[in-house]
Amino acid sequence: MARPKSIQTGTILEAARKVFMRDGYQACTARIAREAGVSEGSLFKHFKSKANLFLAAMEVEAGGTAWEERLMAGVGKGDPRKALESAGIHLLEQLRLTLPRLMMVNASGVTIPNHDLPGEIPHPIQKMEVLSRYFTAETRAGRLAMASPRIQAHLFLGALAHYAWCETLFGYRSATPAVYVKTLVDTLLRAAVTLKKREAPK
Amino acid sequence: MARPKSIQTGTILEAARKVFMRDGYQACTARIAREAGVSEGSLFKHFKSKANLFLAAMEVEAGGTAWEERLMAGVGKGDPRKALESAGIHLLEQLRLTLPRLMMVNASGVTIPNHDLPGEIPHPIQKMEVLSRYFTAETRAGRLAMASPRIQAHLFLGALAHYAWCETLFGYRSATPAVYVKTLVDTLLRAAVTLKKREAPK
Amino acid sequence: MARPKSIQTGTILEAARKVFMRDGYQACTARIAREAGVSEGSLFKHFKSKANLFLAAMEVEAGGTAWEERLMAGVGKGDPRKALESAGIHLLEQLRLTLPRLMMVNASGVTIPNHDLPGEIPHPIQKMEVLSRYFTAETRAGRLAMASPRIQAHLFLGALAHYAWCETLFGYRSATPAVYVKTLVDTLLRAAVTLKKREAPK
Amino acid sequence: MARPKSIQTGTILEAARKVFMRDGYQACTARIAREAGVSEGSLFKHFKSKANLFLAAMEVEAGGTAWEERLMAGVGKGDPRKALESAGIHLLEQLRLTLPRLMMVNASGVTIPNHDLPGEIPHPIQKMEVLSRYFTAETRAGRLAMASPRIQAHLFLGALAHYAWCETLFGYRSATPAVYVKTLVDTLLRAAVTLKKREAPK
DNA sequence: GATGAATGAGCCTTCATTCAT
DNA sequence: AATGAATGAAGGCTCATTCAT
Repeated sequence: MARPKSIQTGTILEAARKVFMRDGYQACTARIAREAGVSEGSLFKHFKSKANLFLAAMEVEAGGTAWEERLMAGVGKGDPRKALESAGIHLLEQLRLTLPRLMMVNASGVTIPNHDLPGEIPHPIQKMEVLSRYFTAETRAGRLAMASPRIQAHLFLGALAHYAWCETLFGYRSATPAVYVKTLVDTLLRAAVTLKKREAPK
Repeated sequence: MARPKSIQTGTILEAARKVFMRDGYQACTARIAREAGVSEGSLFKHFKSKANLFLAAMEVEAGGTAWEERLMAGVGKGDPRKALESAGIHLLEQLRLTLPRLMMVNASGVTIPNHDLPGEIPHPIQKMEVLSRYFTAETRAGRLAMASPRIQAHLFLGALAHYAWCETLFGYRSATPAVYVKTLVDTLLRAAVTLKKREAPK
Repeated sequence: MARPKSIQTGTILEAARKVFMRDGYQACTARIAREAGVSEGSLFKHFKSKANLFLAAMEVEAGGTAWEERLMAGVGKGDPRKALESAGIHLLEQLRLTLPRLMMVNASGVTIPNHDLPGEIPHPIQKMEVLSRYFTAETRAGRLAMASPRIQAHLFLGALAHYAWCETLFGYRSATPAVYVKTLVDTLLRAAVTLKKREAPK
Repeated sequence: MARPKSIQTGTILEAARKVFMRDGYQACTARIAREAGVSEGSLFKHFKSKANLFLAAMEVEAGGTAWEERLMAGVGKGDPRKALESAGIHLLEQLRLTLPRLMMVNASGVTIPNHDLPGEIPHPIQKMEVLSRYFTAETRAGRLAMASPRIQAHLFLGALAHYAWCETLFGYRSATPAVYVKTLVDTLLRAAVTLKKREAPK
């Protein structure tokens, strides 16, 4: 039996993340190795190439689909406002992690190997789909009135994403996350409810 | 009396933009020079360094403030829906140019020399301010009812930005720009109007 | 545990010396690397920059101070002629190494980092001081008669330095080193002795 | 008739000298042009190449042969001490100009085109020859007693050269030029005279 | 003749990657 | 498995030189 691995992949990834986030993709591997407390050789034993390491470091685990299930489970019952707010908070949290990395990858010029993500739909869009399904379902259930759920979903996620974006890029916040999400949900629902109210009398 | 200038700075910037957007900041200057049909030496005669060229290429002229004036001029008169849609279309157009470049700069690891942008407020946030002022003004004029105009502005711009973002990153569009903006404005106004209607009876 | 060092710093320095002496400071590092049988990258691993390498290559170890001690030890005893000839031969040998390098450094335009030689007195002048002290001591001992030992020291070293200089620059020798030194010492001593003889009768 | 030359070659040479002396051969032509108040193009109209300009700038006009003639004219008559001191002062003056430039050229790695100086004997050596002839002549005339005039000449010039050298390189002076030369001549003559005196009694 | 814009070869230096322990 | 010495390809940048007025 050879000697056991004494280097944690996680340690490397953490260091890589930190350095890449600070210096961009042109951060040099030597610095990452130093920051991780590991020899440069080991870096390349654990990850075939710098690009690989970069992608691995920028990868963000899906974060579970619990929120999706919770959201969809609430269709037809409970308070949509609460359901949406809960989902919004969760999404915002996740976007704060996801977006900067996505941005890094996109700006790095590194071409993502297709065989790793075979035709996979990018996360942000997947999320939009989920929201869209929710809106559609509630509309069908007669609890919301939305003319174009898909666009509304885009809009919803967009507002969240932009919040995260402004925060990481400029350190700007128009409100706390909670308030922001609340206002967002409120706006959407008001618009949806109105539609319903108006249509109802007819 | 000397040889006349035969290289347009614009030509270089265009090429640089193209290459940087494709390959990231690590695009090599040789390629940019070739793409611009210019010698590498000339690149550095026109821009002191690669970083300088990069920033110049990513810089996006404000694009005029006509839309701001038009928007604010409409306060109290005319149809807010039309005013917002017009502004929205314009902003979306601009964001499609601005955002990717902003992202590039941020992810490049190039530190922006402070003396160039002395405490300047980043464009996207400036725009949010304008929108916020508009919402506030219309609310004061009694034509809209918004509890927190600043957040609504954030939300409005966020939806637009995310549209541009999804388009450039994933080639995804939930709708045409016109329809998207229309829906966005509609949502906002419905929510705002509702508020007004409800309060009115009281 | 890691790959053992296989490059001797001395090997690089030797090659650098050879090339720099032939081509001047503008010798290219690639050639030095080739001449040393080493990759260009290794050059810069061992010496931070070309200037560093250059200075290190031109640096000439003091060569010991044995001659100084021997010279000063002979004050008052033994034959001054022999002592001076021995010192002269030694100095000439050393100057042949030192002067060309000193010249190179001075003409290279490379600014020597101060922290390396903090106010250090340049070698040739140090040597002049030693000689000066010797002449003074022997004069005090009544074995030589020199009106201005310091100038005589300058003169002595000057004659040696110029011999080395003419040899390296023009390949010119008015005599073999031994004969040259002998004549030089003879000239100095004759002048010194004369003085004594003349004064003695008084 | 074309327009008359309005650029003085002398102006360029002066500037070149200044810059080359400060920065070594790697001084860039642009700076020389600027310092000379001339366009870079003009530099190359006046001198085929940088190396040419460099050599021209480092070239030092012979400075006349008046001193030689004066020296040789004094053979057999007048005070040798005065003649040698006068020649020494003159030579020292000239060496102060010559040596640094010679050093520059030698360290530059620029190979002097042979067809420009076809087999020409370098100045310092020419001078040694003149001195050597003088010493020989005076010895023949019975006014000096030198066993090896050529070596003594080397020694004489060497002492002068080293003075100039120490001055330019280290800013070191053991005495004023006048005193230094005086001491040098004194030393040589004492040695020579002694010889004569001693031999005479025999 | 004088200018300075344009050029492109070449150089120093970095850095991802490999290799010998 | 881990190390860090060694590598060499590549890139940013300079600068001598040419060219079009």
